[in-house]
Amino acid sequence: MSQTPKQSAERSVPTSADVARLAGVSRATVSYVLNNTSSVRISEPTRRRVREAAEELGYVPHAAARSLRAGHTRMVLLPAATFSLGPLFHEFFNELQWALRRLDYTVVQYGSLGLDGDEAARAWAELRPVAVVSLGEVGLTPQGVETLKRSGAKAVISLAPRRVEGAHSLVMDQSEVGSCAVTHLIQRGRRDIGVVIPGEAGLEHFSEPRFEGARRAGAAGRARIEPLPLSYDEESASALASSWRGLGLDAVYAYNDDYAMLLMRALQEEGIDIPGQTAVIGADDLLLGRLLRPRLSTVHIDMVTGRLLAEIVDRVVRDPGDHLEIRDLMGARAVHRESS
Amino acid sequence: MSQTPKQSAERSVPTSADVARLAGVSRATVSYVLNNTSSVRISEPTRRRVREAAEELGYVPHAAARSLRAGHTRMVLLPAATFSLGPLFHEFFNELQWALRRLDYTVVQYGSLGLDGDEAARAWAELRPVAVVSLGEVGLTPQGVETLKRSGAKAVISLAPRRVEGAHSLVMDQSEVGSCAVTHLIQRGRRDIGVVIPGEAGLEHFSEPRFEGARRAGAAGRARIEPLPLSYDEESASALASSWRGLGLDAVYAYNDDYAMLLMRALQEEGIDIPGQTAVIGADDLLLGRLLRPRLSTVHIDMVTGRLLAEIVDRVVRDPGDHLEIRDLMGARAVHRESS
DNA sequence: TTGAAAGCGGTACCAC
DNA sequence: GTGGTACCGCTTTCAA
Repeated sequence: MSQTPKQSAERSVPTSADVARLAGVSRATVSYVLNNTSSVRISEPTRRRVREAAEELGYVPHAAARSLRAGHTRMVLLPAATFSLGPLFHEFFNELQWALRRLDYTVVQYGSLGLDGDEAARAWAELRPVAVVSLGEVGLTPQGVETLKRSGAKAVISLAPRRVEGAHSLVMDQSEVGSCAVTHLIQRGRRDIGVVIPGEAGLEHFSEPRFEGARRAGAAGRARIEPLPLSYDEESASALASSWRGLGLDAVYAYNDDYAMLLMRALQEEGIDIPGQTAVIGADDLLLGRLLRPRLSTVHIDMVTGRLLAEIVDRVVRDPGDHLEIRDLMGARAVHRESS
Repeated sequence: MSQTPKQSAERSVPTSADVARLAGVSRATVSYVLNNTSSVRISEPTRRRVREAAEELGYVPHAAARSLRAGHTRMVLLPAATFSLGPLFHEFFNELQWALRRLDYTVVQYGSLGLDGDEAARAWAELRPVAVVSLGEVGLTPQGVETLKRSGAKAVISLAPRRVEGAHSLVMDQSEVGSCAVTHLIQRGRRDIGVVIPGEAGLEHFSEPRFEGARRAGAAGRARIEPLPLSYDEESASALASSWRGLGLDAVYAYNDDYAMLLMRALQEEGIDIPGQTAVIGADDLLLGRLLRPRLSTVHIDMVTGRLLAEIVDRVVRDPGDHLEIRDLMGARAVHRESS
């Protein structure tokens, strides 16, 4: 106490040297014991002394020092979504994290809100992650990928709707969703189809490909496709609904179930019969869609399992030369209920 | 190419020494230039040469090396939710991250799925975060807090419903939500009140305090409170609904709007009049709750702004002695619509 | 079985 | 103005 006045207030962080001193051994021995290094034999009494000393001091190894020495990390960086992607992605994320941890990776989500693609890539690269798995919330550019790889990332994997030069692209083709929805509507005999474009920022990476797929299916089926901007609030929905009759549409694909439910209710308030006058279909197959009347038709999405993706990450990390290219990470199929 | 055979395959990560070599200066100079160190004057030509060299090599500083030298990081670690907390928390999270970045912190979410409180605290401590802000998804124990502080964390802030010894607890009192809901039902003349307990794992940290608040309000208002386990799927809801008449309840507080919508629909299918025979109230004021008929009554929650919390984090980091204790981070008020 | 020491990448003090 | 260099905490080779 008299030695270091500030000790109690801000006692310094214990290091392996402190553990060594307390146990009466060298730092090397501490390292061997705490890492269970198998290539070296340490006597049981020594091990016990070291462990007790570490315990007593509350020693926690310094990850930065360790990885600095090792020359690499086991960190997998996931750019964090800046918005809610819904329960589907959330479950996928959890699964991925869990599976990666089992493979002994440290999983970290890096919030990149307000950074553009290249700034973000630099920020991530400073942490020297061994892998980056992007769902496409922040635009990953070819330069960004180059930055990451140059900084030691073995795997840069993009699940974005669009391929990114240099990255291992596991194309999760969102356009399939829009295509499915519109094809379904056409099969139900509709020809004038509105497609909702969410007004919320950050959703473009999903909504654009979905719209593109819708347009493609519309062209193939000789249907008219009409883009319909819509914000996720009641005012926007009722504004759109009140102008509905003038649009001459007999069906609408509403981006996802949330938007579909919102719009369907607004159309009903306007006295428009669903599906008689207008068919409605959403996407993502939310439970709540089954609770409205009529029950909401939707596009069900089968996501790749997190476990599978974790294995892919691990494989690419171990052999970066392996230029695999996996498609069909996502299956999409229309589910007909009552609204279409 | 002939110099280093593996160059293209795995050229090594450029360091400040490489930049120095290319620019023909010392590592010290590189550091001064790239950090704009104001205490030292570097000539403009030198600065340019250094910057160009860094650019050419694609140099990105190594965060671990930097923080090792500095003795501290600017990392704020947020234990990542293992489940979806809904749009309310999501927005709060985004705001917090954005505000912390503006204060020059690096925000990182650490996925802790499958780790218990103390394991998780150790894992976090290895990264030497300067602050940890927990929403209570993973149990923060007093030992965990101690581990973090000993490892150099200046601020350990808990937004959990329960206070945690040693941490700066910013109590976000979820019990207020349950209490509001039940008080509202009692005011509407109900006396036999069911309270839904979600079956989903990971929600206990929220559902238990909400139930506790409900019980408290029930006792105060001389109402009977009946716990009702319910999983988030249609089977579970219709099973509960089919046994409803035997339960003798005239109202139900259904944890949140999602569960409320699910249960309300199941009750309607069973021919039970809402709110005539049974009043229903949810919580979180989701937009979708207004789309069902009758419109769902709910408890609206006013969250603390992320900006405010970021400022609190910053203050505690700068002055860890500041033992502030803020309450009322969350306001809750019942919103009467048609279902109650 | 254990210890001494080099070195990972960056920073900052001190000398020139 | 710029360079030399010690040091942050940890791992690992080599020697004892």
